[in-house]
Order: sequence, then C-alpha cells, then structure tokens
Amino acid sequence: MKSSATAQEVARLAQVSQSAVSRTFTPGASVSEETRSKVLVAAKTLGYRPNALARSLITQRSRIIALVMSYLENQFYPLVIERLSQKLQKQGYHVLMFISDLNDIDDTDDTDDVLAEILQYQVDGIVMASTMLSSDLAKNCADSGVPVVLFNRVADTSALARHTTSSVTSDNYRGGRMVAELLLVRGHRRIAFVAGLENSSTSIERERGFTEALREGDVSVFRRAVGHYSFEGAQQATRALFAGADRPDAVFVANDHMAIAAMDVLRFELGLRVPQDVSVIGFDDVPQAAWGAYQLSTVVQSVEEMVDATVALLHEQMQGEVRPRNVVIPCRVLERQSVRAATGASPA
Amino acid sequence: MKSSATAQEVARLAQVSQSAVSRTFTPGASVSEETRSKVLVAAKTLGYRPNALARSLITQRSRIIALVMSYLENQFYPLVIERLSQKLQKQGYHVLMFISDLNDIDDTDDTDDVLAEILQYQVDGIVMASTMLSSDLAKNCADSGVPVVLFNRVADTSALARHTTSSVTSDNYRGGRMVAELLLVRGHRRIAFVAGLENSSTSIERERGFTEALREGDVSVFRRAVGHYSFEGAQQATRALFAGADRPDAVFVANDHMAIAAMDVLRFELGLRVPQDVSVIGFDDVPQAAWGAYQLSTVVQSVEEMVDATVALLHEQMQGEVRPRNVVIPCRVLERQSVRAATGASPA
DNA sequence: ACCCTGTATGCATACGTATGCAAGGCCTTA
DNA sequence: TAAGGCCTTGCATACGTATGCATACAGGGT
Repeated sequence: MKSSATAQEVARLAQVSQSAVSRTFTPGASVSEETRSKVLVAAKTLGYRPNALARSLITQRSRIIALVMSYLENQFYPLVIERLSQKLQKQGYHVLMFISDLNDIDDTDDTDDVLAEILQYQVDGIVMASTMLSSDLAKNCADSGVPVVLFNRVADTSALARHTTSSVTSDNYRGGRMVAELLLVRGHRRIAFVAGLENSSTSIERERGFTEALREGDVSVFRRAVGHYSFEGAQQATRALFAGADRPDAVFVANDHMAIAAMDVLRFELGLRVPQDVSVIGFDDVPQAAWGAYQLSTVVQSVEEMVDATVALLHEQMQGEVRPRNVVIPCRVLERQSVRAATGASPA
Repeated sequence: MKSSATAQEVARLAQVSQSAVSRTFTPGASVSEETRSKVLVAAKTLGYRPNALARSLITQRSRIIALVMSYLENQFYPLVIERLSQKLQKQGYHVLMFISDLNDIDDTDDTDDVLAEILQYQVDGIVMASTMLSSDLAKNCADSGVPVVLFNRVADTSALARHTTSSVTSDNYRGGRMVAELLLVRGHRRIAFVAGLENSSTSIERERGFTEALREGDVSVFRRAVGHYSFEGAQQATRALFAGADRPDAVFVANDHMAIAAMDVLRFELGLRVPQDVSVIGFDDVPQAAWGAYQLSTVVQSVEEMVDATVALLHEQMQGEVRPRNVVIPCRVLERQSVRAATGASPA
C-alpha cells in the first residue's frame, strides 16, 4: 500500500513468472496473448506500475533529459520549456529542470556544481539553455558519454569545447545584418546597440552581423551599451544611450525582453515617441512583442524549429554519433510598428 | 569510460570494501578519517559519482518532485518554476517537469496518463500547478503514499479529493472582495467581470468574493464573460463585454495575463482610455503588470510565500503527516494607474 | 587483568527490473 | 513418424547502491 505493487507480486497473482510480467510491459518482447492478458488483469487489480528507476538501472538509459536554465523572466525560455518538454514526453522522455542562478558573472562554479548533480541522475542527455559550461565540464560530459546540446548559444572559442558539444542557434549573424539593412533603408544613421552579455555568443554574433552590415553602408554604431539581458539592465542601458544631447534615432536591442524595457524608458521617462522619434527593434519575437502597446518589430526565432533541431541532435548523440554538429536555424525580420516606415531625410 | 565509475571500482582502487565507499558518501555514516580520505582520492581519480537511481532503489526515496503545468505563457507560472526549482535544489531535491496540454475541456484523460507516467519515476511528491486531477488519481496517489500539493487551486467538491490532497492558494475570496471594494469607492457602478475557467477554483473564489462585496454595496455584476485564462480568450471576452451600447465603466479580470489582453482590446480596438473611460484591474502581479505601457493595478499574489508553503507541505506529507492542509496566503491590492483615482459621479 | 562501551569494517543481502540461456511445446514439412 | 524451426516460459543473474549484522579493535574504568 505504501509503495506500489512489484512485478513479483503481479507474477504471483497471475500465476506466471516475473519475467512474464516484465515482458508484458516491454514492447516487442515475446509473450503469448494469454499470459499477457492474465498479467494485465493482475496488474490492474494491484495497481502495478513498472518502476522506472529499477528499469533504468538495468537498461542503462534513464529516459531523462536535463534542462539547464537561469532566467525565466524572459518569456522566450518558458516557451522553450513548454515545447521541449512536450516533444520529449511524446517520445517517452522526461525533463529534469535545473535552475542555475547566475548571480555572479563568474557563474562557472555554480554551473559545475549543478552539472555534478545532473550526472548523478544518469540523464541520457543535457540541454543547456541559459548558461555556459566550462570546458572542463564539457570534457567531463563527453568522457561520461552524456550528450550535451547547447541551446541558443555556442561553445566558447576553446577548441575542446567546440569539438565535443553540439549546439542549436538561429542565424544570429544574418539576423543582425538584416536589422542593420532595415534601419539603413529607413534612413537611420544614428543607430545605437544594446548588447546582452558581453561573453554570450548570441549577443556577439548579432552585434557582429549588425556592425558589419552597417559598415557596408558606411555607417558605424552611433552608441553602445550593455543590458545584461535583464529588464533593469536594459533600462539603465537605454538611459545611458540617450543621456547626451545628441541622441540616437534608432536602437537595435539584442533581445525582445530588453527591447520592451527600452521602449518603456524611451516613452515614459524620456517622452519620446516610437517610432516617430526613435525606432526600436528587438530579437526573438516573444509573445509580448505582439502586444498592442508595444507592436515591436523584431527578428523571429522559431522556438519550434530550434526545439526540433535540439531533439534531433540529442537523438543523434544518444545513438552514438560522435561528431557534434552546430545547427543554425534561419530567422527573419517581422515588422510591426516600432520601426518608422520611411523618411524624407535621406532617401536611399 | 562510457559510464562513470562504480563504487566497486573505487573500492578496489582504494583497497577497501564497497561498503566503505558507500559510507563515505553517506552523511552521518561511520567512517574513519583515514579510509574516508583514501576513498575520496580514489573517487576523484576515477571521476566517481554515486548513481542516484541505484541509491533511490534502496532508500525508496528518489528526491524527485514532479511539477505539472500546462500553460506557461502566463508569466506567473515560469516564476513558480524558477522559485520552486531553486528552493528544492538547495534541499537536494530536483524537479521533473510535466506539461499537460489541456487541449480539451475534458482534460482528465491527458492528466491521468501524465500522472501514470509520473508514478513510474517513484517521485517523492507531486505539485500540480496548472491542471486538476481526477478524484480517482487523487485516491491513487494517496494509496501509493505519494504526497500531492495543489498549487493555486483547490480540490473539487468531491469530499474524497479534498481530504487526501493539500493545497496552497492565496486568499482569492478576500482578493475578490478587495477589488470590489476598491471599484465601489472609486465610484464605479457598471462593473464587469472576466472569468478564467468556469471550473477553476481560483476563478470561482475570486468571483465569489467580488460578487458578494459588490452586493453589499447594492451593486450587481453589470456583465460577465469567460476568458479561459488565455490571451485570445480574454480578448474575445472583452469584445463581448463592450459590444452593446451600454458599456461597463470598470472590469475586473481574473488574472493579469488576461487583464493585459483586455487593455489591448479596450485601447487599440475600441479606442477607450484606461482608466479615464474604463478602469481595469487584474490578479497575480506578474512582471508585465508593472511595465510602463500597462501600469496595471492588481492583487498581489506572493510567489515566494506560495512556494515556501508548498515546500513546507511537501515535507510534512513526506514525513508521514497524514492530515492534508489547505494553506491560504494573504494577498493585497497594488494600485498602479489602471483604476481611476476618483470621480464626482457618485460620492460614497 | 578483565569487562564494557563505542567505533570501524567487511560480508551478505535487498531494492525491482531486464534479459541471456536453456528447455518445453506446437506446428510444419518431408 | 521424426526432425527441424518458431514461439513461450522460467531460471538465474546483473544493474549499483545502502544497510543490518557480526566481528574486530581500541580505550577506559575498576
């Protein structure tokens, strides 16, 4: 009563061996229809459920995937949890959540501890979606044969890490370029950028594409600040960008979560109109970007495609594929109302 | 290399028994400092990590808590994931996520399947935060001795369920009352209500308190619609409420997520000003309620207190407490800008 | 010198399942 | 009728750890 019935007890009641019970609940095993039904009725009367832990001990596969995240206030990540978890559930896998509070810039300590905990659970794979892992850990995971997929980030320049872990990102470089091209076409010349985290591959790539495309239009970044991917950080960054007399006329913010913070500061602290006085464009296309009060133009990252790619990579690695891959998902600009339509100032 | 080292291998290298290895990693066990250090150095060289699954098989405690949710677009729930997961991690527990897509009104089928999967993992407890569970399942869990805590909802009227599962809610009834009192004081008389789900205890309690307090002010609900706790549902509900010529002058929406949808419709589809033309008030105090473009007045539910209570209840039940408890957390009105300050229309 | 107490250690077993192996049964084919 | 092949079934064992029990040892008190 305390714990649920065991296969032994079911076997006894059904007058068969424990093996028969096991085989009844193992798809593809060899059981006659007769014993199968005997087992099933016995199992139902006892309320029997196979013990997944004991099974994992034997099969060496826990069917558990660890998901590491840190900042769920950015709506992009909850959506990832939802889709990833659903998709894995359908395939008989389940998601074990790990929140790593990156309270410090030096978050490796925390992450390493977390990863140590993860490995105790014999997870079949790890998805790291909101934090980096140290090269040591990457090697550690590779050694233990646990597949790791970086979600929305790429391993640091360390050759070791890059060669042992897969990753899924959208085409951040192209996305950055497209933003620059759009702003240029709309006649903007004093264009500012709000970065995420200086050491995050996402922010770096977006900025690189952005800067290069601007340069090709003979424009350089007018001003730059760092928002640390947080709401408050983005607010401060925006205040800094617009502190002087000579203000930007457009801002590219490294993600939507920060872009919305920026819009709030522009409109309600500085009294500027978007997009008449200043254009704002973000990245991700979180649901809030579509809300009536923001109507934020942005670069769409397809959560669905990214999750699908992640699951595919996990399976590859779990099958024993050794070569890690870096999958890049295409993205596209979605215009709403936060970038001005045209201008007479400087016709292209 | 494929799998990490076992306690046997560590024991061999350290020249001790496997028991010694086990005791080294079991806090409070009896090991001399000498063998302990021998084991530790051997463990480090082999990269040994205790197998949590094998351990659980013996100890009958997995240190896994299942968390069931369904709709993460409402920012309230991601925050719960974050806090709950962090808090449990600090105590050596971990969170296994389950997403139940309540695609149908009759979501019991799905939930039951999900719960069956959960039980296979021998979880030490279950937190149900976005869905109901059938009375059968409640009984099933109680029989297997798995503690269940309902988060932000209360068991249905079935005496059975109510007596076997604990719950944590905020004081939804009082919250509803406070909203009504505020709107009355501000001179509103044509007050509408947007419900969440008809069968959700949260929506029911909020509405009950709201309606009763209105009645005490000799006012009855002017109009009523159902938003199904979704953004789109709330938009449609708002359109319905304001379809006629005789419009409400205030709306109480059962949660912030829907209240924001309502504000969008009011302002950008109907051209109404908030709060000059119509007051809006929500429930939860999600981060977005504080955003500059909304400044939504609302009833604050403390995620932190609710999570703390949830963890406390889990521990009680896991210690063997049999009597389930229904914990009610106080809540309070937080005024921002979406409810008008005063009026000369009808001085109280 | 003796006994008693307390600590440290190893042996054996148990947790609940999956699976290789061998044996049995049934059907087919010659 | 006999041999061969396929489908079932049970037995035994293994997965990696925790823990009761017995033993061994050290130390202190009388």
